[in-house]
Amino acid sequence: MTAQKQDLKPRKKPVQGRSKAVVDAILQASIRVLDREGYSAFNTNRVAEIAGVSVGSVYQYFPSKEAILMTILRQKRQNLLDKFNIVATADNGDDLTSAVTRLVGATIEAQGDWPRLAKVLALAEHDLPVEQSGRGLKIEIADSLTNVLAHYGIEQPKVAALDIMAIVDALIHSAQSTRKDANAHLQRNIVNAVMGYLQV
Amino acid sequence: MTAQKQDLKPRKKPVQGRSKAVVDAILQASIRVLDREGYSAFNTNRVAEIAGVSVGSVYQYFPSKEAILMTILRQKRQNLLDKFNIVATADNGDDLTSAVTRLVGATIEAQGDWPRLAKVLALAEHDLPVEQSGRGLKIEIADSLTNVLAHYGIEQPKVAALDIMAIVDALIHSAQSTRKDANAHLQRNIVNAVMGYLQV
Amino acid sequence: MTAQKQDLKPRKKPVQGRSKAVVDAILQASIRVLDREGYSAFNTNRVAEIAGVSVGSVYQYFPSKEAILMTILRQKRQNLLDKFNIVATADNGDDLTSAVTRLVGATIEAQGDWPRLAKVLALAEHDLPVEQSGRGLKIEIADSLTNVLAHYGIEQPKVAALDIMAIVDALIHSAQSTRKDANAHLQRNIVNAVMGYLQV
Amino acid sequence: MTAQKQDLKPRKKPVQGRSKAVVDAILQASIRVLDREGYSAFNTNRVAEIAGVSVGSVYQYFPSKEAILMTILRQKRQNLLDKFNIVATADNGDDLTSAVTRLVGATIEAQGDWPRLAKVLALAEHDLPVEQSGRGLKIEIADSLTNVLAHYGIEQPKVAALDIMAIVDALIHSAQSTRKDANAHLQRNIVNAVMGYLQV
DNA sequence: CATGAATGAGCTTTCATTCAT
DNA sequence: GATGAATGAAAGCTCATTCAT
Repeated sequence: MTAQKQDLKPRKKPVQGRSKAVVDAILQASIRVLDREGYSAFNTNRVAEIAGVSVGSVYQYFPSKEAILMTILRQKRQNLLDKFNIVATADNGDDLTSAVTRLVGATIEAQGDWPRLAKVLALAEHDLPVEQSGRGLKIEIADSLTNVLAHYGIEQPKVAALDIMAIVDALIHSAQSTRKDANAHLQRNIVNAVMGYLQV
Repeated sequence: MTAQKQDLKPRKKPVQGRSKAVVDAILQASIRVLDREGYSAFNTNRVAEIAGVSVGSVYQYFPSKEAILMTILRQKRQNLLDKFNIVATADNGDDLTSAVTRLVGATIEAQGDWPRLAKVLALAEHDLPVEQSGRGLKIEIADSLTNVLAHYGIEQPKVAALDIMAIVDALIHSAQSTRKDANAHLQRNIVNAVMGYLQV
Repeated sequence: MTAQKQDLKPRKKPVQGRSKAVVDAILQASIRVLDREGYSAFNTNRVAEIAGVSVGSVYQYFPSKEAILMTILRQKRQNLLDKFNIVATADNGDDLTSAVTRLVGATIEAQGDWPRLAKVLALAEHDLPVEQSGRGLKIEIADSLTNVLAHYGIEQPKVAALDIMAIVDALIHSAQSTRKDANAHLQRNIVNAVMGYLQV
Repeated sequence: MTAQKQDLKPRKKPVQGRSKAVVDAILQASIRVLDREGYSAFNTNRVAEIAGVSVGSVYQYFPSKEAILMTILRQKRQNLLDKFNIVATADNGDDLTSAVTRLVGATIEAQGDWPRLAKVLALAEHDLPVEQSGRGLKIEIADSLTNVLAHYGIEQPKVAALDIMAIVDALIHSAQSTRKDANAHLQRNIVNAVMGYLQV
């Protein structure tokens, strides 16, 4: 009776202790499965197995596998939003190029150690019910970027923000799937594309 | 269960007649389901229902669900490759910007009327066995673009080609998911980003 | 997409042929399980096993196990309603006692060869969602009886009808669970109780 | 899984103090869940939740879910048996109708405020192992009634006792499910049916 | 060839019961 | 004793695929 089909939020807020560890294990296992075995291998039995817990425990904390996906998506985006806010706030005497460079750097950093994950998550999002999906945070990130762009007098900053996020993501994914060595030029290339887009 | 998972090519090449019509119906139905209902709603029974044929007929022409996916992927890419080759061949007295503009235009055209499809196909591709996937055509497209870039003296044209394809796709998707009105500036924006990336 | 959780109606109307046979097998198996193994042994896997079909086939025709229960309930009640209507219609020169006697006889007959089934069904009905349950037919049966009672000038015939149905069922169940030999006096006993209730 | 399914008696007899309170809370919660949410919603986690104790505590006092059911059944029946014995003992100068009237009154009283409970318990009883079920007390009640009937010269008093109990229960349930207002005539109606059955 | 009923492996989810704290 | 997180057997249900007609 507590959680219904559509409920993509975690079932409990395990503030500390053992529960927290189990939830973390489930999330880490999910990330690992998604990254290493792909979306179609992502099922609750596999997750439980990798996490070293029983299926029952998975359902103790998440009402469905979609809820796990949502939680991961939200965490990743919150992480990125935090970085963005730091960069945006610290933005005192910079020029646009410096600001963009730092935001791009933050995004690259936020991708972490799971190359395929971001891609799979981004794509899997299309399978989630629109209402409950993690779009809220995506919009917040876009807003943060919009503010920075507006501050530098960019026209239509809202549209530009979304386009730029798309460019950045695309180039990071492209780099990850084609070059295993962390491309030293990645950040510069992305900044170039973004500045080109902005025509400044 | 006795299915040969590796066999992702269509079972027959129905060059004409009724067979061709059935295959087309199946492919159109698949595209429609993928685009409108998402990857997780894509199943052979649903496709057969929408296509107005029986499941049996689906398996008459495609050895597996994945084979349908592969065929769609290949068709989309072949279509794009054809356009690219025309542009590349016709490339006589152009400068780089003109060439890029025309290639971008070709890509925009090739996306057709199915906004979510490309994303969903990308997700699906992750679940396909690497060997048999549509990567072949992707590489041919990249090669075509690589030649154009090399012709204009761009360094590392292979890497650049892949990155540019990623940029172009990303901006097209961004435009599709955020602006319903066909953005008149889309092509120009993309060209700007690409030229910025190329630093020329 | 066709049938939702609440849908307790069969998924297809198998008018003839093989389908009809499968549906019958499922219903017969369900009756057998309910009667011989009890309500808690009634699950779709067991039913499929006894019916000699696969679980998939069960779900091809019934969206849930509750739907099977509902179908059985409805069939039994329709059967009883038909008998009632025959008796009620044929009711020309009878006195009340004769009419009641015949209606009671019809009810006893309708119970058929599954002694525990009627009881389990009656009880299991309380576990079904109220809206979709087979109450419709129960009311029709009660209405049929109400008409007969009203015709003989019984006061509050609606209430009386429901009470009488309860008495009749109770005594049939009582007879079945305590005396294995078909009690020759059963019908007379029931009629006596009913006439006593009616105070005529 | 190591549970002794046969052990349907409460684990301890907590005659007084806190234990008694916990056991009562569990039983009341169970009754409430069974009556309000139905048999299929009756599970130990839900009972614990409603009772305001932990599942662990439920298993401290009851070896299994069935044991709770058994205890409730026994309590209800013991309650009725006590009332019956008082009536039967006090039976000095009465005629049969008076005796029946008083026994019926006692039964109506014993039903308490949980209209669906008796039906749901009856359904549950079908799923219980025969040996350990509450049949013992049912037989004692029947014996008590049998004695009264025999005292007034009724033939086959044993069979009659069971039938009468069935009639009484049926009419009480019928009244509860169809008329919310406590039917003032209920007792009289039942007595009429019983006397009719007894043909006296 | 076309059909669509039938199959059953595999995934989702629940819940009785245990046991470490 | 009390707690409630963890377990995992067992049900529910879906859908890729086959095959008799």
